[in-house]
Amino acid sequence: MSQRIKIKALLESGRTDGDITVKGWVRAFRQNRFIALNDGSTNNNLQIVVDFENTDPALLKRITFGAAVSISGTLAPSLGQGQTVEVIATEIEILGDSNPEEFPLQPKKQTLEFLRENAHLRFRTNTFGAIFRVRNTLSFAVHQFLQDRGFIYLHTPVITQSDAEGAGEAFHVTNFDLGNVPRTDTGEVDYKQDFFGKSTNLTVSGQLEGELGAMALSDIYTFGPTFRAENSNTTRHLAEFWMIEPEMAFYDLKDNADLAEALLKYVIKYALDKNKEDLEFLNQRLLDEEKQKPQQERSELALLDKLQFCLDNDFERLTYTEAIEILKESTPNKKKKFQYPVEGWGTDLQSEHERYLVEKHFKKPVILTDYPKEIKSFYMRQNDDGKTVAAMDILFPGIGEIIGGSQREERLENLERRMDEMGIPKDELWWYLDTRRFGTCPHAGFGLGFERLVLFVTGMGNIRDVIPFPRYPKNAEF
RNA sequence: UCCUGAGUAGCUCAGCUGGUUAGAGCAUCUGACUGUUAAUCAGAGGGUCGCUGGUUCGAGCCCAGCCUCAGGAGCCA
Repeated sequence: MSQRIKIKALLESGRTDGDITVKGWVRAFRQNRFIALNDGSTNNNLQIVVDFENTDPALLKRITFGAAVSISGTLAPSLGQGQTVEVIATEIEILGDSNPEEFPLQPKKQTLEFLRENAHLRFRTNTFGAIFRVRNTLSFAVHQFLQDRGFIYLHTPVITQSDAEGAGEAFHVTNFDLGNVPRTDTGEVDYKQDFFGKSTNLTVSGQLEGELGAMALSDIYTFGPTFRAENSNTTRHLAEFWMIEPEMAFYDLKDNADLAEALLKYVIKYALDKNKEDLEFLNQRLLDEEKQKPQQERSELALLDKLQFCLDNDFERLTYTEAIEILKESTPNKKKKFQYPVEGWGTDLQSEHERYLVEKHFKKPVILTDYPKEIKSFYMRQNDDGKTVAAMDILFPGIGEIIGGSQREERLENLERRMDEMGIPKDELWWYLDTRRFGTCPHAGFGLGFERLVLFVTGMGNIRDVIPFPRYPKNAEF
């Protein structure tokens, strides 16, 4: 029996003859003669030519859209126009039937909403095949980039005790029988009787634990699932998402921004090289979609151009204060076009403001730094001006915030004062404070939302379409 | 959670001011054809009009509540 070869490898080999075996799923069966076979290794289908006049009609009937088949035959230059090679089948085996009356997918364009409801099967479409191959590449490239620079991949816990980080609502983790939760004399939930003996939740960030690692290993990163119980119903939020959180000892804010920009450029370049065909497919998909839209709503750059532009240009770096000045003087602000007018220093930027800066004013990724301390977390390093902290957000066109990070406050007194001011329980975070007591040093880090990165690189519009099985309010199917 | 819009055949949608038997394209099935690549031609089957209640002689259409989805906002990655 000849070894099965994957379609991508076969097509890239340039072979035009020889006996081969391929296995995959039927994407189309035309004229009882031509099978378009796909095995997920590439969006390119392999054409199988069936000698239907000498094939059992009962077998032909079972070659249906979605069926899994094994084909042995002879490779030959194609007589048709759409492909260079085809396989003249000598042996066809149905590995798994697919009843076309019941198979939910159809050999035609289907809406993303419909495919989302059939997420268990959507991998079998060109769009999702491309998306998840690109996602895989990006994931690998993140590791490659950081590993090349001596970063240690540190696995921080998924179950954590504290929700003191203020990164959003957490999901509770409990072993209680929810119909009969033990209570104390005063009527409160008695967590002493729970599995961990205290209240626990799913992690909202691995940063604090990551800092512990960095204070010994120098450069670490986490790359794992993160959970937020926010009731967010948007195209850029998930209840379960993957986050990359590097944490570096002896880095200041500029080092931090440099690393983040280099990382983003590296992984985008990596995907452009490795998944050229998939990105070309997604590029075309987007162009076709935009044809439906009126001229003003179309994007100025096609997907591939946008990605290349990202690589070719430095990200624009400016402070929050400078951004506020630009926004105050901006045309939409003067013409009162903003829903939230930019009035003064101190308030957080709204989506519309970020979008103006990124998409209209600079027309490229923007790194905003040095935000007012009031709108940022307790652990960010306080600047000498007494008003701002060494925070950094990276804003991407169409995505908004893709990275949030900061130089961390390494000075114990400053950190404790800030925690008191913000009502963060110091006793719960004793272990975090210990790093500032014993050999503290300047350090920095950031969080990169992996799905937002995939969203940007694939040009998709909804974050629920770039993670295999999205979790969001009212949905945990599959 | 808030705002806006939507939910009708397997899918994408049409359905007028409330009126008789709810339509189209695609998909599916049957037959024909056979170098196709969104195959083509002919025919057929296919509906709890999101759910619950109400108004009415009569509701896919009007009203109320609920559910779900999409887009936007907030929270953020």
